Amino acid sequence: MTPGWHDGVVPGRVILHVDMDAFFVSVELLRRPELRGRPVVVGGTGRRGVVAAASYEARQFGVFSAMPSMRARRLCPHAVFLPGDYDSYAAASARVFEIFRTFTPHVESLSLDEAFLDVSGAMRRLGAVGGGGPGIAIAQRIRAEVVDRTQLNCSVGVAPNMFLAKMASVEAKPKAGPHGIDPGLGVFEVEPGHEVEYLHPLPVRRLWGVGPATHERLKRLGISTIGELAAVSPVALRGVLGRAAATRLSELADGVDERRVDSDRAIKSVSHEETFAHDLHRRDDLRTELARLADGVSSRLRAEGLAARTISLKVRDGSFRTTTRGRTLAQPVDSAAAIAETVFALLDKAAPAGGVRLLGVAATKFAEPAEQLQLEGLADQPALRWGDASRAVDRVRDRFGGTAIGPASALSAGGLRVVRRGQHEWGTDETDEDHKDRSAPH
DNA sequence: TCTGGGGTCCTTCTACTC
DNA sequence: TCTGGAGTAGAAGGACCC
Repeated sequence: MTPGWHDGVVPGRVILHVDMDAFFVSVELLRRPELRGRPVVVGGTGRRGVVAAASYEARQFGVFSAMPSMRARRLCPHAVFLPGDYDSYAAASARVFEIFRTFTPHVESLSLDEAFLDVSGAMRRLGAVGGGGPGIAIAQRIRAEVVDRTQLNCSVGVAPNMFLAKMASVEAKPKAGPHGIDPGLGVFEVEPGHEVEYLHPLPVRRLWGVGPATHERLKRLGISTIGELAAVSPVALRGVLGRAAATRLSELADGVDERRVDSDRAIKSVSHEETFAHDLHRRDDLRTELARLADGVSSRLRAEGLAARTISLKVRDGSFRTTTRGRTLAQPVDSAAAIAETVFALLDKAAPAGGVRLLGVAATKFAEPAEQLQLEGLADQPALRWGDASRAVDRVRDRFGGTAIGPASALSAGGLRVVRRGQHEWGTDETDEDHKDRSAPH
């Protein structure tokens, strides 16, 4: 028995990173088992869609997530392409997270299919004794429980901190290449005391926070491995990467990550954006789409009990140039009308010339919701008078569905279209232009 | 072959106040 | 009254993550 933790004293932290394997595809295969063993791609089916997830059979042909769907079709024309179904994935995710919470309350969600679990305090309760490290035993139990109760597979990384646990789960995952599919280890541990030995030979691109731009800068410094980065002083890195990134990457390269698993992270922004199947040119069309997006953002704000002081507009033109314009308001707002009014003004400020490929609306800097302010005698503020109307809209939607009512300004020739989270997660479907009548105007 | 959506965090620049 | 520095907040954009 390992001395130290059997009597409740846990030597150091034990963090797990659980990553579902090809999650969206796996959920689809539960209801379409006849597709098992075939290349399956989930994502946007339109001309501007991207791949959200690919089965390992599809990955053998070089198809990966975030790849344009058109390219995936060329690489693997015999694959089955399915449109994403956000609601189903969210429901499956909720079931999986429920299982995680039976092991520890310290669960931090990273996305629908990934989470960190701090099991440091649960080792004795979970009976994690035996060879291979105590975290390994819990990781194996979680995997077994998830597959038993959901028929979905996951890979688990075990380590003394979040960053290393995430690195470890990558090692544990199945891998696919031109020569076949390697089912992977399922569980991989970076043992305490062996962090640097594990990390330093790895390519620096594997570090959390090294994307294409930072990778390019590091290459110019002759740094290609994590070990080479660790040998450079943070002060020397500052000039190239900035103070924050230099400090963070230097620590990570030494295997140091002090962050705690946070099971109660607050939302900091709510946004909706949409890339259109065809660029928009008419100002009326832009305002119609902005009204829809504003309605979607306001609806989510109220569902979360939030109101925002800063409203931002994002415009991407036909040449892929992106502009953002924002305005911080005197009072927080949560109504579609107030948000739309603000982004209409910002649209005039942004003055996009030529076609518009994407529009986005974001709400940040959350404060007390309008109701509270009304109590404080501020109900005569124009933006706040919409509060009652907004809550009436919420009640209608609760009763008759999300598309039963919406802003008149979002009414286009095809009828009322309402924004819902996940609806265009992976790009607008090609057929959207042809199916504007799927929601009845009110 | 053109390049999604929803987030977070950081940097830089500018305006404002003291 | 003018000028400059410090501090701060907001705006905008970039980079990164899944």
